[in-house]
Amino acid sequence: MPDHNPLLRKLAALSPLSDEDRRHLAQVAAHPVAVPARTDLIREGDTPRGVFLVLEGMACRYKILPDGTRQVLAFLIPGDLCDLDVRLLNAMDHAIGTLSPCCVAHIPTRTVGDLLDGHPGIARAMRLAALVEAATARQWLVNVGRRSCERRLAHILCEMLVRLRSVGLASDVGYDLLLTQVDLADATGMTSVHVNRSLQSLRKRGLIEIRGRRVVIPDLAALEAAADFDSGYLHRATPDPRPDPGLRGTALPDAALRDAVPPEARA
Amino acid sequence: MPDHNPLLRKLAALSPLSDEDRRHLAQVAAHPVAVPARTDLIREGDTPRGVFLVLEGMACRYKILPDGTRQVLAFLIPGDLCDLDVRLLNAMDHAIGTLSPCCVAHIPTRTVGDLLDGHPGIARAMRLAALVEAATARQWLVNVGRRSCERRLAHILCEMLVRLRSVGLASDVGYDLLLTQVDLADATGMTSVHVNRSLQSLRKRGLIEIRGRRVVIPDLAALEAAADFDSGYLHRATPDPRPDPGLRGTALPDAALRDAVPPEARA
DNA sequence: CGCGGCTTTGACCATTTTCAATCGCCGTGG
DNA sequence: CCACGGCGATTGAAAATGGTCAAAGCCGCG
Repeated sequence: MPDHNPLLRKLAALSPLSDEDRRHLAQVAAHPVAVPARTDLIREGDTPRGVFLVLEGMACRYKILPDGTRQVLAFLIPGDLCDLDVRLLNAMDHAIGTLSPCCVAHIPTRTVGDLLDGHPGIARAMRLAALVEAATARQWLVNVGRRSCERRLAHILCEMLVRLRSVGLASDVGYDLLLTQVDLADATGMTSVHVNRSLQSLRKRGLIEIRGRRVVIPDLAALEAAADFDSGYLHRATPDPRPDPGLRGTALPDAALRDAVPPEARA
Repeated sequence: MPDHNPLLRKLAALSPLSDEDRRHLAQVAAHPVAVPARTDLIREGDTPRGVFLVLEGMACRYKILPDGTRQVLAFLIPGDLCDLDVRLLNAMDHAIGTLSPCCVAHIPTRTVGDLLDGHPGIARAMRLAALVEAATARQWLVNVGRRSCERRLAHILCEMLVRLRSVGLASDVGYDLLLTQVDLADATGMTSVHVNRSLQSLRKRGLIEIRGRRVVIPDLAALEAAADFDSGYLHRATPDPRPDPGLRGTALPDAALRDAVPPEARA
């Protein structure tokens, strides 16, 4: 019987958790709240009073620009927790809102602190999760900055498969994507019109199938290749040897670190 | 006499530091190394043996794609320190390399741990710096995803002014930008050709002046407006009231957090 | 003086966006 | 049970933005 707490599942996949850790984490999700779609959990400029844990549905981090356009910064799926370091900041620089109807638990700042300070195992797992989120953000920047539109979508679809699978919400070949094409557009820096056309193209190439909100990936290897996707950054147990990236620039020889050259030595 | 240690300057601007904190931080930068331009400090896949502190020059985080294109993920300027949580990860998901000749200090993992665990003041300042870096990464994603090319460049130029100013490397109106147009292109998801043309356009609009590598900003307010730039995310002491962003979605009423609705209540 | 790296320019081309309509599905109210 | 309304998906045509390719131009440095 699979674990019903997605946070537990996710963290346990990143770092071992003791039974006591698990008990504490389970308590954290004890008071879930149902939230309708398209609802802000916290807005830009707000002072966070804790963090949110998504238990069901999909949410996102986003920013709205002065001209009304939106950029989605990250998708939050069940098990995702946001902003461990709330204690340090007093104003959100972006908003967090639901995209589908969600089930969410609110964790007060105090509790976050207790978890982080009093439970090294949990703290480690949560810090790792935060690092993975940062790595994902970097992938998104590469996605939007340097990949073709089709690749961007393919990449996101691959990413969602891995992430949803690790909380038991995807089979080996597909999952329910609770997003609109507008949401995908705002995440990939595209237009919803073009998302539509690119998705169709991926379909024609036989890389994906879409029935309603169900995404089916008949040949994962093919989609990953088309997406230039390497799951390594998600740090899930997926043994994929990564290829050598063509490098730019010269390497700094190790020995150089030993030679202390005074700053004035600069030309 | 201004502080010559850019790390100290930067951290002190984020959070108060005791004299002892300052002494410790000064020691950290005690063994600088000169590194030529276009040299990798650490590559994707490498296991970090510590962190690097930039003392002079400009470096960047970047990724190379299979087709050879590069995406710059962040610029590192004097005072910037990378990857506090090295202890947790054993492989870099991106590379760090110099863009100009640099002066760099290497800080072993152990020392980072000591700083973080034994000096709460320093730890707090460094964690804040990391949060600012994350916020900057979000801005970059918005930049590349949703802003026109001219805006993107203007935004980066504004950002560099604020950042360089806070380590004493920029006057009120300008600074030396030790980057090529190719570097700017790789940071903004553009072509170097188009960077050139957009820069010219900004020049024609009177928003910037460029003489060699010197960037002059005659009317900061005008450039900020053109860039849709709000320095708030950098958390520097710059009292700019930020405008209300046009919001999307409904707010979650505070009371909702109190009502514990069981997850099954979902429609 | 010549080379190499970076910037600048021009012409042409491709990809995406924009704008506008249409279609389909689904839940609501009559 | 069916019309209505709304959101989201789809389509087409025209326009715009940004990319590609290739050739100079500039400038500092050895």
